[in-house]
Amino acid sequence: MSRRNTKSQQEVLDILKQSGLALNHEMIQEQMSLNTDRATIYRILNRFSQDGIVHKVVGDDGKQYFAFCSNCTKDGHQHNHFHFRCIECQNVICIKNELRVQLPEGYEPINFNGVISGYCSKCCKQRNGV
Amino acid sequence: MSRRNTKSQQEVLDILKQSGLALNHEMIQEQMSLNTDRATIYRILNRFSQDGIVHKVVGDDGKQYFAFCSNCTKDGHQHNHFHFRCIECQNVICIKNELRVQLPEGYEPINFNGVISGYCSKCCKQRNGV
DNA sequence: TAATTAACGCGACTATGTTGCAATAGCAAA
DNA sequence: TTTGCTATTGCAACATAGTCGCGTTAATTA
Repeated sequence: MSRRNTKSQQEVLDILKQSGLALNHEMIQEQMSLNTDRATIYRILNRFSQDGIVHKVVGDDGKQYFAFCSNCTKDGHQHNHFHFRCIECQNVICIKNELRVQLPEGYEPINFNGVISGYCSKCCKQRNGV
Repeated sequence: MSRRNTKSQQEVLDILKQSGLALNHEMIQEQMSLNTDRATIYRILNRFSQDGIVHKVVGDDGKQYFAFCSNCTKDGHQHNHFHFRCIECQNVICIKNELRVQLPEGYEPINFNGVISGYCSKCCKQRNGV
């Protein structure tokens, strides 16, 4: 089952790369010039996620966000970092610091999902009337 | 708008306290002896969450989990800890270690949501055929 | 150029969570 | 105890996210 290169796939990847943010399906669809179906976008994103091309993060709003893996090599994927979700502008950014959480004896971690939500600096300032 | 004490509310709280886990709506409803409506359970849980009686955590499965605040005082709520979700037995436990994540300058955090999923020690053993 | 099949579009479906509204039932005051 | 106020509930409808089956399209390779 080898992968094929399609226009929709290319555009989704371009959008993710260029934004530098973690985007959800809706944000991506808004930025698409192609009229790609919702289901297809989900399939593309999940494929990317499986292939280790993007991170998948579930926000505290329950939505799935996808971000291009900029710091990952093909050997090691570093997903143990937090994301910050601004509840005003909706941007989800990556907080680079890798961190390790001590699990109880015998627990086997598979997926790390850390999200902090609040106001990003830009929206903080705007709220304070600057 | 003062709160009233109802049987459904009592039972939900009892279930949360007694289980010691973070439970989602479905898990709670299964354990209820009363025939309480789904919407009501959600309303109860959100009320508890607003009142600081329970933590609300969104899992990497996108579902809302609620856990009784055992370590919180009325002054300080400590929600900056991870939860572990076992993808086998579905249990969500609280990992006590409080931790602090360094945010970029000017960012204002409001909600912390950290979930690690994988296999808990019990399910690890079972999978290894012990 | 033709064959193979990955990827797509469409529609239907599931599940989670929320909301409006009329009915019910805590709680406090009489 | 009774009465009145209104928080809470049940029901139904709704919104949204995400998935899946299936027939069609188009990327790749021979």
